[in-house]
Amino acid sequence: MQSLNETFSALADPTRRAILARLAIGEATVLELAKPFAMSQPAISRHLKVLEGAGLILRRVEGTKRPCRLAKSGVEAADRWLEMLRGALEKNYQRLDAVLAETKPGNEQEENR
Amino acid sequence: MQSLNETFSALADPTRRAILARLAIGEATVLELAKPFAMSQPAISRHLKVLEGAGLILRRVEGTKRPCRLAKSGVEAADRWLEMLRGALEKNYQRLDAVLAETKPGNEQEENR
DNA sequence: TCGTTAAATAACTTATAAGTTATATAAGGT
DNA sequence: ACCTTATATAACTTATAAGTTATTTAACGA
Repeated sequence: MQSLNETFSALADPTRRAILARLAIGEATVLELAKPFAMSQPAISRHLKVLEGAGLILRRVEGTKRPCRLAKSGVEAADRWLEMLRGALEKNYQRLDAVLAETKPGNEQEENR
Repeated sequence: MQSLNETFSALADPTRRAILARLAIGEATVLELAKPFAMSQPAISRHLKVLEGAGLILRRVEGTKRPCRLAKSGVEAADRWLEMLRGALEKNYQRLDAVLAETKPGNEQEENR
C-alpha cells in the first residue's frame, strides 16, 4: 500500500500528470511516453518508477517492452482523502447556511472560496 | 487561480495534511495549529502560506490573530483533475468487461489494481 | 553469436523544500 | 508609552528531487 505522500507528490509534477493523461487514452510503452517530451529516456523511466510507487500506474513485461497503464489504487487513495475535505467543506457550508437563514434571511454570499 | 502543481504538492506533505484535517473540524489560529507539532512556529507559518497559495485554506484578520479555515478552490481543482483519471479507469474497465463477456463468460478478474 | 532495440541503473549537478534560530512587525492591554 | 502576544520574515543549513550523460541489462531477429 503506497502512501499519500508518494501519491500526492507524484501528482504534483506536470510531466507525470501529462504521462497519466496520455495513459488515460490507453496503454503505452516507455519510449512512446517519452516521445512528446523534450526529456531523456532515463528521466521518463524515473517518472514512471515514481508513478508506479505511488500506485498510479501498472507495468507488464512484453518482450523487451514495458507497457504501462493506469492503476486504480493511487487514484482511489487520493480520492478517499480529498473526500474528507469535501465533507468538511460541505458541513461548514451547511452551518453557515443555517446561521444566515436565521439572522439575515436572503443574504447568500459566496463563502470558502 | 492556483496551479495543480501547487495544490498537489501542498497535499503531499504530512504536516500540511494534518493541518487540513484539523481545519476540517473548524477554524483555528496559527498557534493553535502549531501546538500538536514538534515544530517551530515559523515552520507552521510557512506551511500555511503554502496551503493558502494552493487554494486549500483562507485566512482572515482578527486583531493580532489570523484564523484559518478550509477553502474550496484547491480541493475542487484537485478533484476535477482526478475525475479525469477516474473516468479513464472506468472506461478501461468497461472495455475489459466487454472483452471478458465475449470470450470467456464468467471469468471476472480484479484488474487495474 | 552478433547487432539492435527497449528500458533500467549509476554517477553526477543543480534547484528547491523544509527545517532551524534570530529578528521584525503589529495589535492589545495596562 | 510600554510590555506582551500573535504572526511574519530573514538568513542559513541540509536533504531531496529532477534533470543530465554514460553505461548496463535483456530480449529479439538475422
